[in-house]
Amino acid sequence: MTPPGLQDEIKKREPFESREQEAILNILKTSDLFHNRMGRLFREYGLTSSQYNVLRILRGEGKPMPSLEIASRMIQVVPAITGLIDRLEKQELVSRVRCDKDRRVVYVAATQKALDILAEIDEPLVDAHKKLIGHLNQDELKQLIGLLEKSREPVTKDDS
Amino acid sequence: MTPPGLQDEIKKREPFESREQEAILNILKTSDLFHNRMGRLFREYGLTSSQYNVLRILRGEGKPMPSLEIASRMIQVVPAITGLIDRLEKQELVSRVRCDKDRRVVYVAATQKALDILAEIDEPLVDAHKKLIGHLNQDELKQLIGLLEKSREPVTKDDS
DNA sequence: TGCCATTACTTTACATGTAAAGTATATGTA
DNA sequence: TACATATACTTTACATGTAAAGTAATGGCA
Repeated sequence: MTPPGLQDEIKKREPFESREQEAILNILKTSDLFHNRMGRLFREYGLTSSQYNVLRILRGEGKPMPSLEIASRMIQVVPAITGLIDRLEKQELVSRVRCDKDRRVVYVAATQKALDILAEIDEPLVDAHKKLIGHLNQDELKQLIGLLEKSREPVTKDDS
Repeated sequence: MTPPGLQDEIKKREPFESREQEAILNILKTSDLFHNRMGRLFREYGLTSSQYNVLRILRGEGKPMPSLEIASRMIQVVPAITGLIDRLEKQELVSRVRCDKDRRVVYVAATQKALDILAEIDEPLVDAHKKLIGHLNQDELKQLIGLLEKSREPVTKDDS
């Protein structure tokens, strides 16, 4: 069933120049892998990862949010959020409303249709998470989480 | 100097639904952060992360490589490699040569100009790695690497 | 020899992500 | 009130990444 011995990992060869580099490349590689997997799941529901994230944030907030507030909760740069919301609006998953008091602000809200889709995804998503790293036990997960948080620590302090 | 209390992390709020989810989100978030930082460094040399990776792979190989071989060493899907190499070629960082024996194959090679840039980046890159996670000691790095490798394990076996 | 499947790329269409510049509003202050 | 700034977005230009379909060459086999 499986093709010959295609690419095992990503045919690595270069001996790492340092443990730091090895760790960083491992993070990037693992993230890419998981990102792809999750992306496939979202695609089954007609969403991309970013779109899903916007909707999840809106659901979590429970009420309309300004565009920039949404962008700040994602890792994204400002300009990207506009097109993202444009596409969500076209799919009728969010609606935009100008704020009366401050007309520069645009409030974005998830529609019922979006909430329905999110609800549908909830379970498969939890399953997907389990499938992806369910083979690590709770202690290992805790360790991993701790190490990653520590990794981000110095950067967390300044800005982005 | 630092703006008020802008966004600390990425204003998290939702309590994680499971440790698995927390771990995955941590991986994605950390990766994004590092990816951005490295991207800035590459940009100083006129390269994007992907472009740098292609060149690094070519340097590691030491000789011309078929496009698909390059793509397989990156996490990328096939179509993306074409445009990527197009842009590198336009910058005179790689050259393309059709294989005589199998005219479907296109060999890609790094130019001297590319090798010079890579050499210039080497040291700053090692510094950047150190700066990003140099605060983890060797044991922690080893643990982190081990956990990430274990995380990818089940997926590594089948295909992508 | 002739044809089909495979292989190695390309092309096309579209969703993102980054950077830089522009627009509409608000706000603080002289 | 008039003006310089700051805000909250948009727009524009590009580099990627994904999926799906198309093209050119090879190879295997009847």
